[in-house]
Amino acid sequence: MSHAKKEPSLSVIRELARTFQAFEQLSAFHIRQMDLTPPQFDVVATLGNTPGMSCKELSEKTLITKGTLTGVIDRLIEKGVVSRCAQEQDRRSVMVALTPQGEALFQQVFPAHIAYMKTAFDLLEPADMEELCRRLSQLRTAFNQVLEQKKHEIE
Amino acid sequence: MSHAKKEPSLSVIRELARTFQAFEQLSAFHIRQMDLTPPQFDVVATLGNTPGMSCKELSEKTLITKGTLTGVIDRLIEKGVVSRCAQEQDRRSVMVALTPQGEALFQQVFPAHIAYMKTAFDLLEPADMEELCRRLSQLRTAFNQVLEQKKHEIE
DNA sequence: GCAATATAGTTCTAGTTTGAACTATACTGA
DNA sequence: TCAGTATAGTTCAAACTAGAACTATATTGC
Repeated sequence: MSHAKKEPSLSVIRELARTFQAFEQLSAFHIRQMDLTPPQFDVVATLGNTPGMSCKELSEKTLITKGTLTGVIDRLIEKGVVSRCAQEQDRRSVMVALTPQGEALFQQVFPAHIAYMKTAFDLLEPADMEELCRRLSQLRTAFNQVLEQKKHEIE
Repeated sequence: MSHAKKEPSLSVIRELARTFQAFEQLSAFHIRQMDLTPPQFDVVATLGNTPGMSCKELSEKTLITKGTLTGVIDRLIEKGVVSRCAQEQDRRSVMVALTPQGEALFQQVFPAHIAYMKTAFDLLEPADMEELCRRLSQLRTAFNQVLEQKKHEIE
């Protein structure tokens, strides 16, 4: 992913990748200290303050694909943090929820992580970040549109 | 990673993650059609039009950590795309370079992928993307600064 | 009512990811 | 010089990743 000078679109991609990686490094550095992996934290954070949800819903919110989620949840169950519970209305579906122990973990770990990450955002202007959000959203929409288009082309 | 409404910093993180994922999906969709994985493509793209480079340099440019790079390069060697070559001036170091076959692959695959991704960037204003780059760079700098700071605190 | 189709999760394979431990080599300073 | 330290890569264990194939269950259209 070098050659950034020639194509301006490549600088955006490059910067996007580097920024995302910097975020992940900072975030993971803290999450590891709390004896979780980033995907595990993501699941716990998403389930916090909810009555639980299906794997499908969890997958959409965390961006973890369903195949991966099975394993992540298996390991969280081993840790006693979440539970799986069959659904009556749709027997294909499984409800995943925090256990009481998982709730306690969430209360301890989620605010701590927000505070931790906030030290980075405190270095920046909120207005700049709003602007960033808007422009990221433009870019994301473009990627998604083209992906749909290209998928159709293939058939 | 839900709860985006409460903390404005969370919306940025959320948008960053979603945008990066959208990029990866689009990019990987094409790269897979060319019988490569995204990290493999990254290495080939980085080695293209160069005389080769050390693992360390390759690692810095591609953002692939050195442990991972060993495996990625192993698989590219199996494919006949790159070669490893001992260095005389520093015998710890290894020079990785494209083989002639790898050069041919690069010539075929790199311009094709740029063109592919360009269809997304064509939907956007160059000025917007420059602005995005600048703001991403601010954010990345903040993440990196705080990571360094937090790493020092731990000792 | 039942065949065709869609959906929810799990399983599988191959590959990537991380940090940490390890080997080999290079550098540095007393 | 040579002990201490730094660096380049590899190896390792555990976890994550994607997509694809699979199972079980739901839904739909005829």
